[in-house]
Amino acid sequence: MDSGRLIFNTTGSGAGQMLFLECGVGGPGGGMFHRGGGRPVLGLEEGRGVKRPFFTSPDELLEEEYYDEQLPEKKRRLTPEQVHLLERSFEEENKLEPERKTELARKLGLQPRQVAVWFQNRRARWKTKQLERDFDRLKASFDALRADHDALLQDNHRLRSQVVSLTEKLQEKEEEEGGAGAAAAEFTADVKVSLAVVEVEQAAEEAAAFEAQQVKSEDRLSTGSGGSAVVDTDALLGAGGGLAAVDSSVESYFPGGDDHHYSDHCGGMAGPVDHHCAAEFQSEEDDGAGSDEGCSYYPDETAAAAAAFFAGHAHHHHVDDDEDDGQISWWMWN
DNA sequence: TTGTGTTTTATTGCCTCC
DNA sequence: GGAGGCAATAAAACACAA
Repeated sequence: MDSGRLIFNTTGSGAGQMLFLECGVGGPGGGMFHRGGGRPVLGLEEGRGVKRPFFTSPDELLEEEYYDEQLPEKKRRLTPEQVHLLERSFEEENKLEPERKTELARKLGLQPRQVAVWFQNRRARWKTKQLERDFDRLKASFDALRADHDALLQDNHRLRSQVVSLTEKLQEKEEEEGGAGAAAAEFTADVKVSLAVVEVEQAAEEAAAFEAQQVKSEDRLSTGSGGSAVVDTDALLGAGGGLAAVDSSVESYFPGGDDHHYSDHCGGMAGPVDHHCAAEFQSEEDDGAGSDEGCSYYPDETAAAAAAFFAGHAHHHHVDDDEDDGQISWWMWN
């Protein structure tokens, strides 16, 4: 796949398309041949390889007339019919075996290479869309969690105020009634002890949960295939207890992961075909309905950041008992 | 018409797998 | 080592506002 690669001219929709050979040297900005007159011959205006028919003999290449007749062909878009068939094929299976590629190319009047390129680009678009959807879902989950967290803090604050107020009233009453307040004093002490016990238990419980969560995250981060960071979304979304809003039936794609691995759920880039992803799969152009909905993909860094964030947030939430700042690292989302 | 942003097609280089 | 995949990128094609 180096220089001397093929370029396919899709002119002439369907049969009779010309096959071009690129003679560019190296990559973008690579060598450029010029013929008299300063017109780029082997190399487009900006140094890219010029395209000429693939089945051109070396002699032909040396004929100057040839270049006068064979101006570089422009890149052509596929026809709607071709795209439609490719989309349907992608929907069935987003990987392309050689036989299928050849068959598709034959049906569409394209070169196999074009079909392969189309699938490659289509997979890239699919992945981008998935990332966007995953981000939206996680953000929604986070918003719900934060709202829940804020509500709990308020509740906590209100209840504490109530306890303080009632305790004070009891003490006042105790003072008014003198010695008769022994029982009340005992009750007050009980209330305080109970409160303390509840707080300690709660703190211990949450610390344990956080620790477990942390260990899980670290495991994932360190053992993911190829160093991939994988977020255990179940754990992430479940540990906080506030993410019930998340539809657990919606899968996410985290490369290198186990449960949510793209390969598992989407056929190892086999895509939306054999899971419920397929149900919602359409072309991305009609995005409203969510073409590639269902499976998700996160790059390692994102997963790691998300894991760290959620773990940090959970920790913050559970361990810091104050009604604190409530200032979560929002930059994470922006 | 033109400038600008977006989408699509294609290339390159690197990586992994067999 | 070859085949195929992916990320990054270039550039043509297209859409659209001014």
